[in-house]
Amino acid sequence: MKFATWNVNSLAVRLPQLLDWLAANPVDAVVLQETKLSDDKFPQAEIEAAGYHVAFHGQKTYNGVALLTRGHLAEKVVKNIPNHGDDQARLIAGTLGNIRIIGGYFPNGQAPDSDKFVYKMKWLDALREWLRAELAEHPQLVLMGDFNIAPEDRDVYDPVAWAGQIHCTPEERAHFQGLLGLGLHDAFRLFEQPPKSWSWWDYRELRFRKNQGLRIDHILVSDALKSRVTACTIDKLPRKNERPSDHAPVVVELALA
DNA sequence: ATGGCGTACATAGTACGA
Repeated sequence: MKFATWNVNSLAVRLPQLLDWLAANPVDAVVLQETKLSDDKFPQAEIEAAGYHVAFHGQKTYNGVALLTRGHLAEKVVKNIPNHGDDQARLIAGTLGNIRIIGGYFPNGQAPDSDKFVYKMKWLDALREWLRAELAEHPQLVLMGDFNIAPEDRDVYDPVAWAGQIHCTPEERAHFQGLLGLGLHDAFRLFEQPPKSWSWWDYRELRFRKNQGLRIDHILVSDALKSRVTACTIDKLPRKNERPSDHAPVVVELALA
């Protein structure tokens, strides 16, 4: 069983790349971020024609998330964090078999002294409290998405330059550790990985060509799933496309129960 | 040098991303 997360940075632009990627990588579920489409513009028919059911929660211009599942419709779909007032479309969850799948586009935060950082902290607080309840109800749970947090210095191409900057602040990293504290595990770090593994590279300054990026897209698995995880990889191939997203997909593989 | 690139929308210069 394979699950993936991908920040596509506009599904309107990246739909052909998504369909190509799914044809080459027939995962059981994928969560998308930054679809940047209101629900009336979502390409549901094209995705269904590719063999995927889809639930989506979007808005015009910014944000927007989707959950694609192959073969089965996701059940008990939730859009955004319940009981957390939010006018930004940033979260979608659904159940596939016995596994709760949550896809999130975590707030960027812009700068540590900004209002957007305050919003990010509140969003992370609400996420943690809701996840605590979700985990109690669904012990087999996967949390995937664009976290906009580089958990450790080894997730940053230049940790000195990025020290204290957005994605690398102690507050953001404490939140990431807080999620692990709920009984979640960073699937990527369950395995030996190449050094300088990133999931995002700035479009500017030839960052991809120089392999200077951040690892900010993550897949966390619950205690109950940890022993089933057999691999977790970042697929850099789509970043080599013409007109790529600035993020690469992250994929996790689980042994059948 | 606070920009460099890419995306969306008030389709022209801004806002935003990370």
